[in-house]
Amino acid sequence: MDKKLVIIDGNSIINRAFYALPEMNNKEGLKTNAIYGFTTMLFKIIDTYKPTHISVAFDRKAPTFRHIEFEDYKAGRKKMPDELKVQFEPLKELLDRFQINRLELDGYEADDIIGTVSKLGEENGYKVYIVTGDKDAIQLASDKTTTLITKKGIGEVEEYDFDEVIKRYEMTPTQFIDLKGLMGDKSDNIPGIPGVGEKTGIKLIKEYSSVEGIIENIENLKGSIKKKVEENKELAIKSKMLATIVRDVPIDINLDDLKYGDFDPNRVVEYFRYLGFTSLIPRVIEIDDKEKLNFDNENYNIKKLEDIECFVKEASNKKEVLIKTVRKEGNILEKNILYIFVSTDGSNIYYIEEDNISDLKEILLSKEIKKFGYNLKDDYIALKSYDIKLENMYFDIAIAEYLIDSMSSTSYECSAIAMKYLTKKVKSTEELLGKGVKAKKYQDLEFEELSTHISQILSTVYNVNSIMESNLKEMDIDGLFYHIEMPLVEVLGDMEHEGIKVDKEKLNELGTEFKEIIKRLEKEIYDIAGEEFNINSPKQLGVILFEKLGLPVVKKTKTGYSTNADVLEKLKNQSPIIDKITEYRQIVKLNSTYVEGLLNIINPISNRIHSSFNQTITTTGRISSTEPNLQNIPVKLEIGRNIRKVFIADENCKLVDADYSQVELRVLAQMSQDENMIDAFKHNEDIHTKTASQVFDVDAKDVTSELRSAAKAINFGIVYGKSDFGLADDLNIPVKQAKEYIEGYFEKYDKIKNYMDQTIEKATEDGYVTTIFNRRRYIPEIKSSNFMERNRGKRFAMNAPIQGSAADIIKIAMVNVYKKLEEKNLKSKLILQVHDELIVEAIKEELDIVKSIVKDEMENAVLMDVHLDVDLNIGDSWYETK
DNA sequence: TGTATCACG
DNA sequence: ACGTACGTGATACAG
Repeated sequence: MDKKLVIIDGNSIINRAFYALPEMNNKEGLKTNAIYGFTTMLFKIIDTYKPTHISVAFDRKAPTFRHIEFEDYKAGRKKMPDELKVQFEPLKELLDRFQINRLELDGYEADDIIGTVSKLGEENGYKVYIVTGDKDAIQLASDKTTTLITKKGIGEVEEYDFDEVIKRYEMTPTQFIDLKGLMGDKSDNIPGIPGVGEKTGIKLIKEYSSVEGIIENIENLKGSIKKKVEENKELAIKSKMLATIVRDVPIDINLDDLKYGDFDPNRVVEYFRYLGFTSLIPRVIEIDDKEKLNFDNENYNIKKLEDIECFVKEASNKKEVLIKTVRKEGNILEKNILYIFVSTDGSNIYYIEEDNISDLKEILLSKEIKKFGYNLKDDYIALKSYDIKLENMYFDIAIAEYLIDSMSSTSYECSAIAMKYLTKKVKSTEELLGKGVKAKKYQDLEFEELSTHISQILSTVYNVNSIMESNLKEMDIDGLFYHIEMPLVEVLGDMEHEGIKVDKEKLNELGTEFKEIIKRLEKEIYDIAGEEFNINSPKQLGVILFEKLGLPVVKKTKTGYSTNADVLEKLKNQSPIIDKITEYRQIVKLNSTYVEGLLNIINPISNRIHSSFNQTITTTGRISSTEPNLQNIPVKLEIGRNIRKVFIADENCKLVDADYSQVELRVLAQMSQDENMIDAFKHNEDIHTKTASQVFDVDAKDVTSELRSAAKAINFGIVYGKSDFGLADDLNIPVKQAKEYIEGYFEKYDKIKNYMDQTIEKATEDGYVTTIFNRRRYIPEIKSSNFMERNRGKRFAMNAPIQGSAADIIKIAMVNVYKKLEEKNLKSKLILQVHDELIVEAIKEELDIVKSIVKDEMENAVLMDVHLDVDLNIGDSWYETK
């Protein structure tokens, strides 16, 4: 086999990669973008050139002979950013794990090592490739050596061998050195001959072939060029010397040591995991043994479930079953299951078709048999349409992964889980079904493909759950998982299935009303503007406001003028158009998002709205709601609040709305153990008034509403880690004064200050913060060398435990309310959660007991020094429950 | 598809 | 000196 040697300029490529790629972090906050870029580049080179030998050369910190010869060499270079500096050692570690040779030598640059190794390679019959971002290396090109220069970041390379250099530059590779001797190099601070640039340089070299040749023929030169050369010939010779890559560095190299390919992929994969490069894992396995990646079809077999009795017996004995339902696209209330796949061992996979679902009832309904799965809430809801309640949902790998590694914002797709834990390739939903408008549906797939995919999911569930369980225990979040998150699956499933009743006519009426207002405002705005335009387009609106009407530009966005509510607020006295636009925006929002949006999504079967509640989205532990989002229904402004009139209780029912009072501040008081704040809550004082009286040093009875709302802003600001600047902006006061307020606050609530400091310290040390139930949020930003990033990290650190603990608490309350309602055989249902608020649709006869259950379970969800306080409101519509 | 905007806790 | 409050989701526009 032909011997091929690739020599990489480590410094050059890592630099290119660093500037070409956006920021990346691993879980611990280590910057990884340059390492990632380098690695992908390395793979690309390996794929394209198939080298038998590889070496990576690095610069050393020590000054080189060039610095000694010429003190200004590379002077004025920008210092390497810390974000890049920290990536060198991990990269070297990675190369070592690849068993890729590394070379570096005091007193020489990577270039010189490359020159030396390439020469050695040529002499020993290798085809040599040099990989760098530095065009200087073109001087090393020859018929045996190809120089690959990165272009367009690091995505592509340009190939230069001897012929190519001649063709493109009409000079030999070595003449490149002479050219640089003449024209110098700004980036290395090589002077060259002042006044000689590329054009003159090339002309001279074409004629006299080298710097020395030019100097010898100095008499034949003319005019200013002659003068320049005469005056600077030493400089030219010195510059040429600086530009010449040394090819006989005193380094002991045995080319056999550069052999590539003999490495342990497991060690590389392990390090990829540490770096967070899960997507690169298949590349390594591919090099080693591609087969390993695929689920071996012989490892499982798929059969139609015939001997039900036998399977039921086995599941009952094991008390465990893996389950995954596959359903058609369609109304969530309809029966639309295509198949249910089940297994007890992860390898014998059985499926059952819709008609025979009831055969599985004994297993599904069993509270003894633990259900293991992936996105179990989907299975639960699918089965609900058949009036089958999936009992004992015990382990959902998506939820487990959400708790274990909430960093991987890349959702908790089974494909990612399989790759991370098992190094197995499972198709992602996108790979299976495609994306966009052309996406297939489950019912479109061949059974073969579908069943293979589902089997792989079940196999993954089977093989990862024990690893995950030990991770959960290690992190001390097994309690959170088994007692809060898993029981919540059923609660959310029920909420989704129940939905909330909507008064469609009322919604239409509101729509008509809004549309009339919009029409009127539109006309008035056009009148003032003097022309018609699209008010909804920030771009067009910007032109009208700031160019046509000449209003002052307050703020700019990436793309143009900012026209957001803050900006309009500042402009409102300057033109009557502003208030109209503000109002127009409001009504348009109400109409399109809430009226039209909700109308589109009312379920025709139930005439109710069935929002999805997602348990694995937020970084803090909150639940999120989609299609529609019922957690942002207007309430603050009266006009928007009207939307709540359409959310109504079913006949014979009332809505019971229970919300925690100041739950986040209570959590803060609890976590910080600040006596002052705990005391305020213990005595049921108005916390904002108390804060006002303390910070502004007035008697509680003298706290004006202005002072109270200032204190309220401070209280909330503290929870988010707000700065004096932000507070000043909010309260319209000087920054200095805001600063005094915050300082005053921390003086009065000194334990809170303590707590914040400690939390930040812990986050910096551990890389994460935790809630009272040990829910973890990783904060890589806190180690950033970028001031702004780091400060953001600090704010996350301060906020996440508070928001997250509040989320933990209401989740517990939900589970307990649900259990109580079930226990007492009540028909009233929990139907909504809005972060600190629960809504139960209560049967009128059950109203009193429901009220007491909700209040009780919410207030006693967690025992704290600071008691939790719940406000209850009853109404026929959500609007009335205020 | 990304950006701007705005609704909620 | 930096730039400035946490967490979400839906809609409309524009390239």
